Amino acid sequence: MKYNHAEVLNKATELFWQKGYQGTKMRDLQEHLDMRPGSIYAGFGSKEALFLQVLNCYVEQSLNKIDEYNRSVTHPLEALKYFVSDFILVNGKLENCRICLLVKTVSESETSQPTLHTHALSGLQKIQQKFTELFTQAQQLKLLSQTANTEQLGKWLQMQIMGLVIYSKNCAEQQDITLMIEHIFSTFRQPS
Amino acid sequence: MKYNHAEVLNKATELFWQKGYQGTKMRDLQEHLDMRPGSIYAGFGSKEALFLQVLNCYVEQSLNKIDEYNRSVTHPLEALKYFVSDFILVNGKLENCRICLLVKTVSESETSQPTLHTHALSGLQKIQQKFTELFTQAQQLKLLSQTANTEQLGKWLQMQIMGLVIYSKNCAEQQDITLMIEHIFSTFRQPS
DNA sequence: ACTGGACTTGAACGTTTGTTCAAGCTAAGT
DNA sequence: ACTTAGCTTGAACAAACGTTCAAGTCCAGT
Repeated sequence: MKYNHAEVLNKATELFWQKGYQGTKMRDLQEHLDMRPGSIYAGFGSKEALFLQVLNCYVEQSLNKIDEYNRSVTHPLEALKYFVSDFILVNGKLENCRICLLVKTVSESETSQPTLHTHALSGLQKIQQKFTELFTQAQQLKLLSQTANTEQLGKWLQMQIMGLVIYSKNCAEQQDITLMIEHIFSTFRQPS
Repeated sequence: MKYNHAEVLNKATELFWQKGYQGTKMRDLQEHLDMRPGSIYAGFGSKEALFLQVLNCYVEQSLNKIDEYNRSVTHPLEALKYFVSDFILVNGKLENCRICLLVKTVSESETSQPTLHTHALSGLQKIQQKFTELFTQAQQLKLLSQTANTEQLGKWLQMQIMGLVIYSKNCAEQQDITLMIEHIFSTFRQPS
């Protein structure tokens, strides 16, 4: 039976997300995907190629999620807040939070794996652009000062998420995180 | 000739900082430290034990650096700002910036290496406590509102640094980073 | 029923990995 | 000069790594 490409990619994402690129061994993947090495190599080419597909998929899903939030709530700032909250507090709980796959990859591949590094960075850029997009929408809806620099805000939010995601691993108190998210978005709402 | 323990530790720190724990191979260390495998194992026991010493050393040096800043400038908030600036913009430049070794380790060892993870987390805790300490000093010097929660501020600054450090790798513009640091510390100065 | 192409299998390959160890070196104590 | 303890050496080890491949299985097209 032919394997389900999308499903396999999602399972691979899980594993890479948990263990990182170097931490995920081919034999872990074989077990977790229930595929034999030959199948994996026939379908994806190499460990690196598989991981790049996983990264692309991850970015696309993140972008889609933001769009979905934007359609289902009343305004873009709220959409961003819900996205961040759900990103950090999976199902409202802190325990399951995993460091963002892109952040993890940027950190891990800094010097040793230029291809992965470049790919992860370009993924982060795309997400940042999406943030900027929503901030611009918010500005057009007069939810932000007309002089606010939406690109700067996109960068700022990106940076905040990176901080939150890492800090969540260092922090036992779920309330601290909730407070931080609240604080970050409270500064957006008051147009400066 | 007997090796210089401190010097070797600093060289090892450099390499782990660049490549991460898993990314640093014993043969890389042998070359970079100019030591043969037997010597390394006689002096440090194992790769993991060496890395733990590196982590401890890194934390201690960071704490000392904060204290030094605190002695050489006029007040604690300024000390923290200088510490953060120098931490991100090494010698005033963005290029040399490396992701904080503790952050990198927390990210990398999340699931696969519990010992490293625990150690890195406790290091981050110590640094956060130091932040809180300086904020409390600032409060006593009436630089902060008397109702401000200094522990919360310590956590907040820790989170901000984590964000900055990762974001720096995603960002070509040095000015963006300078602006972000300025913004972070401007919120401290106005006692709320 | 037959063929061709795509996917699967699992043993095996060559490398790289962290680590060990017998042997050699050096310097301080007697 | 001899001993001893600690450091150094570099070849070697076993395990784990990413990857390959000949052989087998499956199914759509003819």
